[in-house]
Amino acid sequence: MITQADVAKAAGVSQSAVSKALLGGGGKTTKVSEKMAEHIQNVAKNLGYRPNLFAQRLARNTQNVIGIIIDSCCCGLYTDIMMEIEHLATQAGYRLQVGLVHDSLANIETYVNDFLGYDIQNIICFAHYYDFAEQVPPLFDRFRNPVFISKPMTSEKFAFVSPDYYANFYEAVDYLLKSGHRKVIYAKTAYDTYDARVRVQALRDAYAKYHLPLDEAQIFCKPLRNMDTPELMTLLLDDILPLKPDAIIVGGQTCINLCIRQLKERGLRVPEDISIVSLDCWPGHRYCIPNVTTINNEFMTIARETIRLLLENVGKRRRCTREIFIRGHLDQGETCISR
Amino acid sequence: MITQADVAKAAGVSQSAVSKALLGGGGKTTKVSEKMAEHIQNVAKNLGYRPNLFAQRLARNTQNVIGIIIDSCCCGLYTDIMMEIEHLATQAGYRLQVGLVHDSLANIETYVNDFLGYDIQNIICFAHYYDFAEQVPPLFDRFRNPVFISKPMTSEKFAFVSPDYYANFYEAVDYLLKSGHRKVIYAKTAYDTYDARVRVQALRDAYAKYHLPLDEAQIFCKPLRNMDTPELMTLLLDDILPLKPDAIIVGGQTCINLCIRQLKERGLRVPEDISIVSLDCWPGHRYCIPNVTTINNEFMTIARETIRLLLENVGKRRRCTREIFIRGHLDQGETCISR
DNA sequence: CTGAAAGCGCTTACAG
DNA sequence: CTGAAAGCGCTTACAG
Repeated sequence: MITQADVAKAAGVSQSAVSKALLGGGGKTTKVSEKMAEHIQNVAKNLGYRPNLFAQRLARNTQNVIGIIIDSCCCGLYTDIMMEIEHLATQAGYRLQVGLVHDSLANIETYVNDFLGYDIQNIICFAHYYDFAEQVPPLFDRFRNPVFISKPMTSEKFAFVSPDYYANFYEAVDYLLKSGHRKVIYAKTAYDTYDARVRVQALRDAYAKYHLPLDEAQIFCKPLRNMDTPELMTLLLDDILPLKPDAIIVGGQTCINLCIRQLKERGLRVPEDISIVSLDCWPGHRYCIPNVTTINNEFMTIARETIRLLLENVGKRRRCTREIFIRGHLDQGETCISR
Repeated sequence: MITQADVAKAAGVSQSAVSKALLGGGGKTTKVSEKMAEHIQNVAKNLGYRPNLFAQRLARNTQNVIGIIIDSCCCGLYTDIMMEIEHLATQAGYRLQVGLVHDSLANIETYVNDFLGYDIQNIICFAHYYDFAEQVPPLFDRFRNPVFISKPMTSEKFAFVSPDYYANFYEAVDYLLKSGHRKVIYAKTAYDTYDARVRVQALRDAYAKYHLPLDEAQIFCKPLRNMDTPELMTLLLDDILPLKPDAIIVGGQTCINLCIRQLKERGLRVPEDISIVSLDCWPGHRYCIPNVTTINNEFMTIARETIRLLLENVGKRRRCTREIFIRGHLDQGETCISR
């Protein structure tokens, strides 16, 4: 590895001159002459000099890195968010440092410690909906500028940008009830998360608005993480079909495909017999057959707001606790009809 | 930020004692006594000491980081690869540093420079199929241990783990011809990549094997990157339907959905009128209706082999140039029938 | 067993 | 304009 000292020797100048010529020199540092700078730059280029970033970071006290912790299994669903965050961060002159975790508190802690060790204070947490959800936010207490995507599961105040789960879900149920559905199933699983909780509330509120009775069994609630395997979907349908539902609100792409497929195997058609609404929209959901009525969370907006909030609070002493909910909307597709 | 010096002062010992007590001390370094170590660890814990990773990296000369450059828009398709790589790297005691890029050589170069600046020599490149594809591999010349996922577009020798595009595609065409198809369209776009090239060859070879004539028009080739928008799919179908194809081999999930949907709008049924084979399989493709006949690239195997190859070559002086092709297979689904 | 000291490769205030 | 030198927070060979 070529160092500034090597360049200095080759150019016949001091090491500090090399530093100034190549990498600026902040504060009250005096500049080197135009001529010298050029000479040094040439020598450096010929030798293939590149700064050692550790040394630089150690000597400087600035940082232009944003850390982000994301669950690796969500990259698919959140491609849009990741792309937009990457784009905006780069544009703002920041570098993204991505910690890919999966489903493990220890894993998250490892990256948190790394980030702290690198003195990265600006951090986005996008991996905190687990059965250990309450244990995640405290880890981020140690950062000066943490922003969560999705409301964190804690009473402590953190800055976050979150889909407005309540409003989005309410809109979906309202739409179903308005179009004549009476027995809407929300397949929530027993896995306790903030989003699931407020969705249940939204379901109750929407039913109350229409003065319709809500059978508690309509809130499907088994100790399962998700419905993305055939076995679990079978379990779900076994449980809820006896209730004669006319609509089901359930997970994302794979889950929806499974649901439609298994309903068909049981002789039920979508949407003729049962309407379906998806909780998350995915890239290209408009092109499925039938294309799916889905809750559009406005991920791009969430990405933009997250970066905006983060950048707004870089370097501030007091930690930001803004809570931003992004209102999404229902994308009406072919999986629902009026009853 | 609490430093070792702070801990040393509070514990009434030397700074080097702190270093040894907390972080090991390699080489010929003598250990501190059990008792002292415990004392120092307590003090450090109380003060909330955490090592500055820049200083550590600068002082040490080891590295336990694997860099990976990946296109952010592919995270969806490659979720499995990312998860598996993350898992295996962590398991091997390595940390992953992810450079998320999108579609820009400058972007890739930025991360390459960063990685070099951090003296990360073990690096996975998973973002090199662009119209500037030949400009990417030279950037990785500067690493001691680079591994590409998918064969890089260069005559220079690089280590890589790649789907066996030729064999996989040949199997698909062979399957179609064997089951009575005669007019198989390969929608390749004019965008020149290694995989597209060998697929064309596989198409020719398969047709030759069956002594069937291949119309050059069956190789659809327009200056488009992909077919993932309705407009481009329309363009594709306008072009190829006059040829009366009985099978189409085309992109991934969104593209397949679009294709089936637009064929339906034109009064053509899949698979009754036209069979479809997808070039990439995606999570949950088995559950679509119809579920799709797709080329399974064995991404998990690719991930495993990539990490294995990388770890095998950590620290070696001579750069590895192993070329590993992973044979996939055809996942037969409902989008194809015998003719 | 313990600690003083050199060194990693930079930045930058300061003296000439 | 130029460079000697202190300092960033660690590691580690070495002397006591």
